[in-house]
Amino acid sequence: MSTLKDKILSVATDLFHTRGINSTGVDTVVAVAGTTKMTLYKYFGSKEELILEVLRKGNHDFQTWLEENLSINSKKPSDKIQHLFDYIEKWVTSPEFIGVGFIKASAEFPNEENPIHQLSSQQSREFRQFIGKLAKEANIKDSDGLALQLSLLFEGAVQAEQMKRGSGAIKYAKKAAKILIDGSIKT
Amino acid sequence: MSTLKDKILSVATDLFHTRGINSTGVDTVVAVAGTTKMTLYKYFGSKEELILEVLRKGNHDFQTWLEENLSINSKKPSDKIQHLFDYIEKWVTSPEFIGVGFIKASAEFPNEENPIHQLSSQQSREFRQFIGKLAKEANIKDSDGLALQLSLLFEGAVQAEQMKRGSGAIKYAKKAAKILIDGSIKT
DNA sequence: CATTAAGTATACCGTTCTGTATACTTTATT
DNA sequence: AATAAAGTATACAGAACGGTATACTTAATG
Repeated sequence: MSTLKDKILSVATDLFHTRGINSTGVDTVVAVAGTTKMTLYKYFGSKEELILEVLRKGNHDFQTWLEENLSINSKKPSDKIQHLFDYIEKWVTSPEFIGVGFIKASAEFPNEENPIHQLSSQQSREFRQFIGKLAKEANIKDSDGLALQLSLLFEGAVQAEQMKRGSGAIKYAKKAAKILIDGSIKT
Repeated sequence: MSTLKDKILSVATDLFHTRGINSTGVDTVVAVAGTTKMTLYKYFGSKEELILEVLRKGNHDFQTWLEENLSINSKKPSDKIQHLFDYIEKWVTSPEFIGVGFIKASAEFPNEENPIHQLSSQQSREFRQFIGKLAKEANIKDSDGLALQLSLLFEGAVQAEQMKRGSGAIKYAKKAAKILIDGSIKT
């Protein structure tokens, strides 16, 4: 089991978030990871492939963590969507939080034909659909509309947190989410 | 009146938004603007200075446009905050819309010590304060809290629109804003 | 012991990047 | 006509970039 590939992946994740993707060269990645470019290009054919892998892993890790927590601590379907922002807050305010990959990547690669942009866009869409599924299971009327609104609050709060750590934006996003959810539930 | 400086500024604004800031070289800027690097560096001492000017002008233009429209068409103070998202929608859905500078710039320059990041962060804060002023004049209790929530919807919607044009996110952001505003007004 | 795979070390290629130096042209002003 | 300002054209320096080639070392496996 190659732990070196994982090391490169985690170092790249950190550097991309703290310095920016385009501003981080592969030389820097291998230097911090304590390896060489030859090894990096053995595991990842190109820098673009490395970026895509970082996005895939980051998104998968978050989704897995979120769904596990929701399944464990929420019995009824309507509880899940009510507790959604509790876990989002927990995640955003944790010390390890460094941002959301697809939000930053889509800003650095605005061209809609770019594979990195396309993956970012897809991940954003999938997250919105996940919220939509929660809303539907909770018998909410316009579940897609509410999902979109909640995703806007989520992305806005993450954006605010990326701009200034400890902004407290997520706390107010949570309050807004509760108002929107409660307003959608009544018949 | 040097129209050439303005030309460089508007070309840079367009390219930075459509191709990304770090991905756009000064050679590309001067080529599209139909001038030379010597001229660019005469007006803007460095690429960083050019980026800062692009951010300043973009923010100033939007703020001016927004405040003018709000002043003209809204008599009562409480009308202004109610109509805020009408103008935001008008602006976001206009064909000339290419994104919000400070959102993209803060993603490309995540380091909080970076001057570009600092200006972005400041502009975001100022916009939130502007909404807060509108809310306060409309006699809303937790005006700062509402302002933060509305700014999250704004940034989230812009983010969504940047990721996929014509997403319709702003329509639902507007609905959510109305709910949050109306909920804050009572009492 | 021989082979194979994984990783290292290092040098290098071609390109692109920001920024500058130098010399020439145009235009308006006095 | 002389001068100064604004802009052009072009070449180049120096660094950083993504990516590759070659040769060496280490460790596990048969």
